[in-house]
Formats: sequence, C-alpha cells, structure tokens
Amino acid sequence: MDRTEKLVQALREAGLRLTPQRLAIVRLLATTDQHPTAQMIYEQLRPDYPSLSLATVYNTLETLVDLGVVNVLGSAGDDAVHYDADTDPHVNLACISCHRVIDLPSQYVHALEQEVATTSGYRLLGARVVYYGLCPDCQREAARQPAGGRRHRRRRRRRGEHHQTQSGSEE
Amino acid sequence: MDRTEKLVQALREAGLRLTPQRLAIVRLLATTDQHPTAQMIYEQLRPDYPSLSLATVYNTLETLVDLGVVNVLGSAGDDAVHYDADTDPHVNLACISCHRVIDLPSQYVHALEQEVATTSGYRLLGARVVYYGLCPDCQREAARQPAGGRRHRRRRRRRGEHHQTQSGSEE
DNA sequence: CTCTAAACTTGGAATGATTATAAACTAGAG
DNA sequence: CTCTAGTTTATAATCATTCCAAGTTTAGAG
Ligand SMILES: [Mn+2]
Ligand SMILES: [Mn+2]
Ligand SMILES: [Zn+2]
Ligand SMILES: [Zn+2]
Repeated sequence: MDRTEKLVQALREAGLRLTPQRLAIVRLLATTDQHPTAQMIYEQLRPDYPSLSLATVYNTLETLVDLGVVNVLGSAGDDAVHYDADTDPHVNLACISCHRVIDLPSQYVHALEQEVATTSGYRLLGARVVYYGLCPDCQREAARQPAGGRRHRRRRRRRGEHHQTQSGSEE
Repeated sequence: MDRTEKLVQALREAGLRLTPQRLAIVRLLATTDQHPTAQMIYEQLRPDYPSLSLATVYNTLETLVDLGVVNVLGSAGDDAVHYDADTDPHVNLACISCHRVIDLPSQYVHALEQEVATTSGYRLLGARVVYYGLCPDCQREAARQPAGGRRHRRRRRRRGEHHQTQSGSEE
C-alpha cells in the first residue's frame, strides 16, 4: 500500500490528474510482483474497468516512466515490454522460456546503483538490471524434451497468450 | 580482434557456417563500442555488402544471442533493440534523448553477476545491465531549451534517423 | 454547487520494428 | 568437383505500440 502511495504522490506532484484508470493501473503495478506488460495490465483490469483502453494503459505507463517511478525492463523473450514499479535497486531475473520475471535480492546492486549515480555524470531516470536465461522449472522442462536440435527461427507468440503455471487452474 | 575471434569461435563450435555476412556482422559487433541496433548494423555494412539483407542481420543477431555471445540491451528511447557483443560484466548507460549507449566501468558488476550466477538457480544466457537517463550533453541541451512543459505524447522517430554528433561531419 | 478550459480516455486507424516465407545461393564435407 | 543442408534475400505479414479525433471528466474559479 505504500508503493501505491508513492506513485499517486508522483502524479499529484506533477500536477497530473488522478483518474480512476490511472489509479487502477497504479494500484496493480504497485502491488504485483509480476513485472507486467501493458497487455497483462489491460487484461487484469478489464473485468473491473470494462471501458479501459489499451491506449490508456500505454499512456499511463509512459507517464509513470517519465516521472521515474516505474522502470522499463524490456522484453523477456516474448515481444512485449515488461514494467517494474519497484525502483529500489534490485536484480530482475527473466526466463526467456516462460517469460516470467522475478526479483532477486542482492547485496551488490545498491552499491552498483550508487556508483553509477555518482560517477556516470548522467541524470538517471531508470534502471534496467535484468539477467535472462532459463528458470529452474523451464530447465527441467528442457531436460525432459531432448531439446530437438532446432536452432534458429522462433515462433511469434500470439497476442492473448497467458503465462502462469504456478500450479495453476488456468483456462 | 580478440572479441571477433570469440564470436567466430562460438559459431564454429555450434557447427554453424561462417558466411561472409555473418563474419561482417560479427566483426562490426566485436569492434564497435556503439551498441548498435539491427538497422545501424545494416546501414553500416551496406556500402561493403550491397546485397546484405536486414533479415540476415536479424537472423545473425538472434543466432549470436542464442549462443550467449551477444547481449540484448533493449531500447534506448528509440524503439529499436540495441545489442552488445561485450559480455564481460559491465554497466551500460543509455541516453533516452540521443539514444546512445556507452559503457561504464564498475567495480561492483562483477560481484553482482557472480552473485546472480551462483544464487539464482537460473541457467543464465545474458545480462542486461542498463541505466538510462540523460547524458551530460543532452542535459546541457535540455537546460538551453527551457523544456517547454510538454508532458505526454512523444513523436516517433523516423526509420533512417542517424545519431552521431560526436563532432561529426554528418550529412 | 456550476461552469469550463484543459487534461484524459477511448475506439479505431496507422506505424514500423521484427518475423515469416519461399525461392535462389553457397559453405564446406567427402 | 559435387552435392545438400544451412543461409541469404526480397518481400509479405505480424502485431506491439503509437497516433488521432471525439467524446468525457477533472478540478479549480466564481
Ligand atoms: Mn523487479
Ligand atoms: Mn556495453
Ligand atoms: Zn521459465
Ligand atoms: Zn544524450
């Protein structure tokens, strides 16, 4: 609930309006640990905000990123940008197979960010500390399937593909 | 010249063919400090390889990324993915105004990467350590232009936009 | 409250980076 | 030199993201 307040505060201080859509997006972003994409946010809010537009999600994300309260992590193997409302220094781990992104506590990122802030000469707006590879689950998965020598050419995932295999009762 | 060899070696060991196109792309990637996008590579090689196709650039980049010898840094404010053939632990600084990406030496990234490798449980394929913001030049630039309160809505950059203002004799 | 200008939202169209395809080429093993 | 699986390439297709023109809503002045 504190992170939500931080984003709301940022909007207020920037003199921007606090619309229900923005509030909903902010709340979702601030409370999830999912590092969602615009599409994910859109789908998760649609039930409660039937009129919500994807364009608004993108607009709001851009606004929050410009305000420096949301970081742009980039793609996780899917072709969509993932966002992170947790701007405290931390490491993100992206699985290029299941496209999930999780956080990893680290004792060095703080020093790293500090170092960058003081030595770069840049006016920093955001961080993108992501290591990508295969998560434990997907490694096992890969071990099962002898990984048919298919090199090259990847299939593009369809628009509405959901992730979530946690132990899921999806679909 | 050593980095070039590393990429070439990776292709060889994977049993992939060493075509002139791949070699050219590899050489460019291995020797530049530019963190180029596919388009940039394409444009820089076209003079010497008139028949080169953008598709080949993308294909080769994917191959190199899959081999783990090239990292995907993501966008720098432009809407194109930047690549980095330097896979040694280091920090990248992206300017979201001039879209340039430079390296920053750091004494902590090594420990960080080490930490991630040993504690994550992930099979790591690549790193994306990027801090984004405004480079010193663009900060000055911004100071000059009172930064007209234009919030929201960004203009999309056109396909052939070149960067390079180093002290350039462009155009 | 009421009113209103400015800020937002929205559906739908447009854009353009990246991918897919199919046909023509060639690296390189034998 | 031969032969073919791996590559390249031109071109079409895809689809995440951005743009646009209207229709709404917010928040502050009166
Ligand atoms: Mn995170
Ligand atoms: Mn770099
Ligand atoms: Zn996974
Ligand atoms: Zn700059």
